[in-house]
Order: sequence, then structure tokens, then C-alpha cells
Amino acid sequence: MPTMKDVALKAGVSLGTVSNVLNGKDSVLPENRAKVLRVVERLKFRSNLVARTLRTKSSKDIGLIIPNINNPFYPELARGVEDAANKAGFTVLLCNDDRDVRKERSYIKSLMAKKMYGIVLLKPQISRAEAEEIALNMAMVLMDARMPAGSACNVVNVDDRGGIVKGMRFLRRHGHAKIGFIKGLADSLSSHDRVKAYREFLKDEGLPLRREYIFPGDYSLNGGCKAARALLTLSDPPTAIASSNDLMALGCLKEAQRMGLDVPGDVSVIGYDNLDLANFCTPRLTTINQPKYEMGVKGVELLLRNFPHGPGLPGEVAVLPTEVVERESAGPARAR
Amino acid sequence: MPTMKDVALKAGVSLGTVSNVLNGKDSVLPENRAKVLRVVERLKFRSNLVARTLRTKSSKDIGLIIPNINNPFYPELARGVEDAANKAGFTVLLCNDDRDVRKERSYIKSLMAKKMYGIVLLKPQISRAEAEEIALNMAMVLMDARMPAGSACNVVNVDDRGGIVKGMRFLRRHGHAKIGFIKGLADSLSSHDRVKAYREFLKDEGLPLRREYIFPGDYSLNGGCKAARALLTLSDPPTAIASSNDLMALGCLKEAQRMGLDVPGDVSVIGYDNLDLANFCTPRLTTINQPKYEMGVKGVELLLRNFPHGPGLPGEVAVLPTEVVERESAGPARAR
DNA sequence: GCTCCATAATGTAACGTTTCATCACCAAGG
DNA sequence: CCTTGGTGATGAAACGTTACATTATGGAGC
Repeated sequence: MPTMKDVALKAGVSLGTVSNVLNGKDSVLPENRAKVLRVVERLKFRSNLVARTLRTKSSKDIGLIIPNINNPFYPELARGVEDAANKAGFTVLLCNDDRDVRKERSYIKSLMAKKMYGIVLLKPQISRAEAEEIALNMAMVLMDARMPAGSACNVVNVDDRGGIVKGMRFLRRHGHAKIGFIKGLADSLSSHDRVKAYREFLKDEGLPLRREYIFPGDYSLNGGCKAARALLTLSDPPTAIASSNDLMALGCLKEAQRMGLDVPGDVSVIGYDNLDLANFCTPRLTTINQPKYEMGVKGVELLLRNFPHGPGLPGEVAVLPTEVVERESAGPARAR
Repeated sequence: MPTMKDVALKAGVSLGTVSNVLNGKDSVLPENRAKVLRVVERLKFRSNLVARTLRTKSSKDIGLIIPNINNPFYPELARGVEDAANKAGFTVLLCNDDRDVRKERSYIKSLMAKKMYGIVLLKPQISRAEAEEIALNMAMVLMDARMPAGSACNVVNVDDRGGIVKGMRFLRRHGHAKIGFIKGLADSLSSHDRVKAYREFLKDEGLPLRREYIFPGDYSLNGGCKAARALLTLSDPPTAIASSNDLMALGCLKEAQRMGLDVPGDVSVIGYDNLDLANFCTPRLTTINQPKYEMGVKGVELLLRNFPHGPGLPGEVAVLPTEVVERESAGPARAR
């Protein structure tokens, strides 16, 4: 592997000149530039990013940490991050923390130790204090997180409340009064917000809140099955189920089918996320769209815009809209 | 950010000693070790991986390049890579090349420039010559690729032929004689092998090869829909469809349904991959299992085992088995 | 002819590690 | 008492860049 020194030697110029050529600095004679480029070509020289990063103290890559690579929600978001980052000349490295806070911490440390430019962290499980401290050292954007006002972290969230309310209204309009709800994992902010929105909606509508109608889920297909079975075997089962994500909603569809129930004839199901898959299941899933791609793009925008900043300078918070996507898994309630 | 020099200073020892402590070398007095560790703790020192990598010329991370992060096949495989790599003390960085050979090249160059330990490259699109050249400079494992004997590259493949043959036999046993086939993308090795196996099977069985029964796909849900529509609207449509992957098979299910056909009553569908999803669609998908997780593990195993090697030392080739997973999307052929 | 300035190129010092040759020290052996 | 050898610690060199202060060059202005 040739180094810049080799190039300089063969081209008969100094190291600094080679560096200037490679970095597109002006103030280098066209003929020298040409000579250098020729040698670069001939030796197949590629500059050593490690050395460059050591010297400049920051690389041009962004780490994207996601909680679960198996959930198709994240790849769609990741694509947004990637496109936006590439457009700005950055490379994205993806890390999967498996919803394990120790893995999360370990990845963060590793990304910092590698002097990456910044981190986009989804569903952070580390403490706020930890997050603040990291934000002092490198650009950081959190998604699906709540930080106190004035925090140095940038945050991109989605209008979770609004999404749930829209979904619930939709069900109400179709005459549903008994609506079950599948929660997400306990430690997730969006999950928390969504349950809360569900509760408040019932209250506002003057509907009774039935504890047994709220079932804990884990965001997985299987979790959806279990929840559906639990809810639909109640002595007085709900006529509609709202799920905290699409994967669990798909599980519901499957389980309802296994139980010989018709969706939406016997029970309506409504998801959350609007995955590609929601269009391909049977029946197609009515769901709440999250602007996944746009979230990724927005995240990178904040990441690149708000750094470096002086200490104590607050980050930005962006909240993206949600909306109902009507398909066939939810319909009029039928008296049973 | 404190450096080792700071630590050395505060601990009253030399830089070298700090390095020895941090790297777990013996030959450092217990009391000095303790002193250093205390200071490390107090200053919250974290060693700079960039500097370390520059000095040692190789980091402890592995780049994993996948063609399409949206296909759930890859995340499952990635998990295998990750677990195996982590167990060996390596970190995995994921890159998505979007099936674009230029992106692929760019990621490879970037990983090399970052002096990563090695690359696991799925469905390589670069030329064999390029691959060989890379393999001279860093550890490399290809998946779903064919390299000439004696190549320096390690390769992990799956028994594609065998998978197709098993699937076709299954359909034959159920009385299907008119079997359609959805190909993958033209440039994919496994796709090529799978079509070839399909053709040979027909020949061996003495069945006619009908050109119109082979439809090109793109591995996506939508591609599956299109293919199904094309095949099922033929004047003499197949009674069974074998797809090169599960995603397209799911598309088939959906499209058949849209056309008012019953699966497997009117048409049998068989996939390839055995994604989690295959268990949750309606009907559940009969498919060919690929040992995704194991592929990832095997890849890392080869990566770590066969490097560094002298020039010209050939890599290993591993071929993992496939098998039919029977569910409900394929059944007896019905005369129409 | 002299100064002054702009332009290009140069050489060297970082960046933060690891590595390696060297040294100081002390106990054991002749 | 002198050598030998082993144990820890040390200091400096290297890894391959970028940044910066410095120098060389040549033309413009007086």
C-alpha cells in the first residue's frame, strides 16, 4: 500500500503538495497537480482514512444505532439516513443494539473511540445524563426520545399521540366502542405515549377504560399473536384491536384467522408504522403511517446543522406528522 | 478527552507502562497497574481507536455489506455475523449497497481505507479480479458467489440446486406438472443456479420446458405480484409457482388472492428463504429454508480462520444445506 | 536596483497509540 | 568482587496524514 510519501517522491514534489492536491486546495500549480494525479493513478494510491482521522480528529462517518434490525421499520428509516448522509458526503455505518442497553453503550463508546462525526441513536435506553455527556463530545441526534428543554441533544420524534387519536377516531366512526390495545415494550417512549393517548381518548369519549383490554406486546409477530389470542378469548372481547406497531398487527391478523374469525368482519385490526408489508398481508392492514424515510432525512439534517455548537447550546426538536392509511383490516363494528 | 500521556503523567509512570497495562501485558508491577487503572477511572480515559489502528494497521471491526437492507433475509443473516464476530471480540459495521455496484465499490474502498480487519460481502457484483485483489489486502469472505478454484477469497454458499430440486420434487409428488418459475435478478449467482436447477429438473422429469413459465423477478413483494399476474393470466397457466425468494412468493399469494384464486386450491406457491414472515402470511408459505444465521456464523469463522495467509494461499469454500419447510401454500394439483 | 507582495512549494510538528531497543536494578552464581 | 540474567520501566521512533510557519520565486511599483 503506497502512502502519500511514495506519491510525493515519485512525483518529485513535497508531501504537503500531495496533500493539497488530494484535498482540492488551490495554490498548487496545474502541472504539479497533474503530475501528482498521474502518480496517484499509477500507484493506485488511496489515502489512509485512519491517519486522516487521527490528524483531523473527526471522520466523515455517521453511526446509526437501531434497536432491532429484524423489524422492517428500521431499514426504511435507515435508508433515509443513508441517502441524506451520502448526499452530504458522509458514510453511514449501521449498528444493531438488539434492545440491549449494554450493547447500546458499547456501540456508542466504540463509535466515539473511532472519532466518528456523529451518532443517530434510535430509541435510546441510556440515561438522559449519559446522552447529554455524549452530546458534548460529538454530534448526536436521538429519535423516539424525550429530553428536557435546553438539552444539547437534537431529537426527532413522531406525533405519537396524534397518530393514536386519529386511529381511534377512525374506529369510533365505524362504531367501535370496545377497543383493545396492544402496548409496546415498557421502556419505550413512543409506547408509553401511545398507551397514554389511548387512555385519554377513551376518557374523552366517555368510554370505560378496561384494564383487560390493554395487553403488553414486544413489537414482534409472535407477540401480536399472543396478544390477539388473549384479547379475543376474553369473555367480552373487543370488536377492534389497535396495535402499537404493524408487526404485532400482522400477528393479530394471523391469530384471528387461526381462531376462525374474520377480519374485519368479526374484529377490526389497526396497526402503526405503515410498513411495506401492510400492503401485502391479508386483509391489507389499515394503519398509522410514520414518515420513516423523512425521519431519517430529518435526523441527518439536524445532525449536520447543529454541530459543532458551543457548550450548553440547545439542540433542536422535530416532530413529524402521522396519518391514518385506510385499507381493509378495519371496518364497521358488528354486534356480537 | 484525556490521552494516555495524561494518564501516564498523573500516574507517575511512563507512556509505555500505561500502554502495557491497557493491553493486559504482564511485566508490570501490580502496584503500578493499580495506579494506572485508578487514574484511567478517574479521568474517564478511553483509548483512541483511531490512533491504535493507525499504529497496528488493522482495527478489530468487520464490515458487512448487504445488497438490500429492506429484504428481511439479510437482517437474519447479519445477526449470525454479529453474534459470531462479537464473540471473537470484533465489532460489525453494516453497509447497504442497494444492489448498486458503484456503491458496493465505494463501501469496499472506504472499509479498506479505514483499515478494517475484514469484509463479508454478500452477492458481490464486483468482478472476480477485483475481489482477488481486495483479498490480498484484507480478510474477505464472499457469500453467494462463485470463484475459480485456488482463489484467495473465502466463500460461503448455499446448496441452491439442491433447494430447488427438493422444492420441485415436492410439487411433483403433489401431482404438479405445470410449474411456473420466478427468477431473481439477472446478475445474481444464486438466481442463475436456481433457474438452471429448475430447467434441469424439468428435463430429468421429462416435462416440457415452457419459456413463458419462466418470469423474471426482482426479489421484491411487488415483483412477485407482477410475476404472478403474468403467469396466472396465461392461456394455459401453471398449477404451481416456484419463486426464487419468499418476498416474491408473498407477492404471489397476494396477487392470486386479488384475482380471486385460492392458494393452494387453484394454484400452489412455494418460496425460497424461509423468512419469519413465511409463518405469518395467509396461507402460511411452504418454502425452502436457507440457514441464514448459520451462514453468518460460518462466514465469520472463515474470515477469522483464514487470515492472514501468504499470497496465493487459497480460501475455503463452504456450502450449507437447504431443505423444504412444508406449510399450507402448496398442495395437490387440481385439474382445471 | 530595491522593496514589497503574492504565489507555490517545502519541511516539520503534531495527532495518540504501540513497539522495541535500552537501561536500571537486584539477586544469584562463580 | 565481578559477572550474568531476569524483571520492569523508560524513551524514542514509527504509523500516514494535515496544518502551519517558513522559504523561494518572480513580478510590480517606485
